[in-house]
Amino acid sequence: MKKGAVTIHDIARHLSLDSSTISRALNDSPRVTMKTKERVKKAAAELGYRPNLMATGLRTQRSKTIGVIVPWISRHFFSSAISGIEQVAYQEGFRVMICQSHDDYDREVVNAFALFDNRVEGVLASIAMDTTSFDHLQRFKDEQTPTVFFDRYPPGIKSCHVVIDDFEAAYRVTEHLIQHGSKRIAHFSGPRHLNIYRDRYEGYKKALDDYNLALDPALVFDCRLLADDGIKGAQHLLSLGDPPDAIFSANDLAALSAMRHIQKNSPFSIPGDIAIAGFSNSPSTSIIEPGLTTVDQSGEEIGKAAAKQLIAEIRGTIDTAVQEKVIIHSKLIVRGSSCKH
Amino acid sequence: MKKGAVTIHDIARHLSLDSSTISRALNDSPRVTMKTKERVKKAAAELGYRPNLMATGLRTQRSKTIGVIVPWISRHFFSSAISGIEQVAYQEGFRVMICQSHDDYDREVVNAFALFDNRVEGVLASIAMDTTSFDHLQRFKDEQTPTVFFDRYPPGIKSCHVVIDDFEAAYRVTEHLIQHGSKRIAHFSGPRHLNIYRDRYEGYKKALDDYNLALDPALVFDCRLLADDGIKGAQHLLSLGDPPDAIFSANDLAALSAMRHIQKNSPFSIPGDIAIAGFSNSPSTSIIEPGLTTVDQSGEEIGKAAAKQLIAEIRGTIDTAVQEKVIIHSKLIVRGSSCKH
DNA sequence: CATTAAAATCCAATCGATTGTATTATTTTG
DNA sequence: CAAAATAATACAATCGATTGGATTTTAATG
Repeated sequence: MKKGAVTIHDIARHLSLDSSTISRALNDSPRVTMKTKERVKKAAAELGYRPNLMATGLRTQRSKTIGVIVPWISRHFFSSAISGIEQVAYQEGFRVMICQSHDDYDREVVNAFALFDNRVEGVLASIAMDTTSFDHLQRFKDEQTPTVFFDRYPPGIKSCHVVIDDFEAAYRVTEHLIQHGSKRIAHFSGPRHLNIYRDRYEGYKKALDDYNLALDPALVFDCRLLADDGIKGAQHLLSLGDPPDAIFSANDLAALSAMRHIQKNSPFSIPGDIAIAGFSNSPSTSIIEPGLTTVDQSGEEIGKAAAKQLIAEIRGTIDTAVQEKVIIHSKLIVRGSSCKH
Repeated sequence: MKKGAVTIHDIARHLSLDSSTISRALNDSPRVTMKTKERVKKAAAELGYRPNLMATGLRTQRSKTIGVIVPWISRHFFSSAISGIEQVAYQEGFRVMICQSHDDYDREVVNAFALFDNRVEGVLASIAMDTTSFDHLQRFKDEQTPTVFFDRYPPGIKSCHVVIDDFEAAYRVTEHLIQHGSKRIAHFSGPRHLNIYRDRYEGYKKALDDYNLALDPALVFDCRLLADDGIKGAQHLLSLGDPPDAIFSANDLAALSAMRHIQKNSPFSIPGDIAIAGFSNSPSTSIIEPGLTTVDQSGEEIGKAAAKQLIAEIRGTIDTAVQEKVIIHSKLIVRGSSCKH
């Protein structure tokens, strides 16, 4: 790149043609003869020409890039969403620029600026736990850069968002626990200004209500759902005079560490004394013993749907207002952690 | 981005100055008065100016971006390496463009082209299992774009590579298994044209040799070390008339699924009848029961070291030839899967 | 105050590709 | 074969920022 990357001018000189003809030939413009096109393409290949995307992007005002912001690329759900996004994007001729916020507001802001500075044509975002202000995303709206959210979206947003029905899924989980005999069901929740944690909480609450079980506030543990939080949550619950007979965690990570902690540091058995369920069906849930009951939300499907929607908006194929919410199917996965047999 | 992104010309017009002055002011050139700089910066902030990186990159011939190619962003080792890379890169004023090859050669080639087309200033790569030809990376050399490999590197490469001592680590794992009484130790290996799998295999072999144990070819299972391969490997070993009393898998993923399979579908106990060890210390290894003995290789440290090296090369601070190999410390983590107490 | 030095700012070319318009080459037609 | 029509290619401006050189403004000096 330093010295010599071949340009269309090099090809032009080489063939005694004008660079504009080279450009048109490479882009299959009808204004260039088939014969010339072939000569040009042959020369381009021989010289090892590769378009300079910065030049193209600058001139055309289209970067052919979509930006992605996720909390953690290492979380199975998000990395599979990214895979889905990549598949659709590459197929449609877009590149993908990935950023992770580490669930931190400031980093998310930095990410948003970086994407803007690169003039991405659209943004796919799943917002950070710490994000409660949305000015950094407003900029994209101002510049009419389409934005599609997936999984986690800002409250009161009118942009399209691709999600599963978290309320329904949480309801099913809780109902399942109840039907298997649990009466005091604890819940690990993330910050409820985020739709996913609010909806999962509400689904849990509704199920308890429908089955005439009281919601004991002492059994709702608010945290960031990290591995440590699962341990703290378990410790808290074990310290109660009247411990729960089930735990429904709003993510797998905290569920797993809680389960592990209970197995190691308490006389309670799982699922005998305490049943456990998580959320997301991350790979570890099927490796451990007993397997963790959870909700399968296909990151790949969600990513694909979000990317399709975004690209449609970029192309102007779709009126943003039409498709405001896309719901992807999710499924309760029952495993040993909540079920004796 | 579509219509209106503010440019330095807008600021210039707004302040009745020339765009060159704006540019110099924003870049803190000594050719502009402090007073003017302040006016310019204030106006830039008010108007919401953000530099167009395509324009800057085109003009300066420096994209301020480094490209990263990894097999899988979802693997804990790689996602933590990426975190390390990001930390160093952002600190040094570089952006990061991440690609995943899915361990597939063709995708790796596509990734390499995409990075080149974006004129990244340097490349950090950990090559795919399927990669045996390296022409796609040669291009970066030709254009004098620094390339640093981490974990997996091409054979006979003279570029810098950041690794752990896989031979040594594998030796320690095998030695540990031997010292705890194992005599027939199986090995799950990846393709040995890759340094990491070759070195781990050689370390395993050397340890057997040093302790006067014969290497039984039937106990070496060659595969891609995916979850399914762990199951297949376990099935294969269990079907032997004389099954092994230990398995050392060259990664955690296959070790975990093998362990799970043995626990569920065989009379053998772990570690009583069969001890198991993996490699990389991925999160699941400490969650399952028993914990999986493995080797901790700090992805973050490796990523940081690789990024530092790359940026030094980009800046020309370092002579490439000087630092050809950087070895990062790794550590044997002994857990229940290989150890009774 | 005129002259020179220094400071501040402006002009114009450039990076690589694209694209509307102008020009040249080729073919068609009367 | 000349004129008109059409095909093929060349010219030049442009995208937004940077940067060497020129110009203008201000300050310093005799």
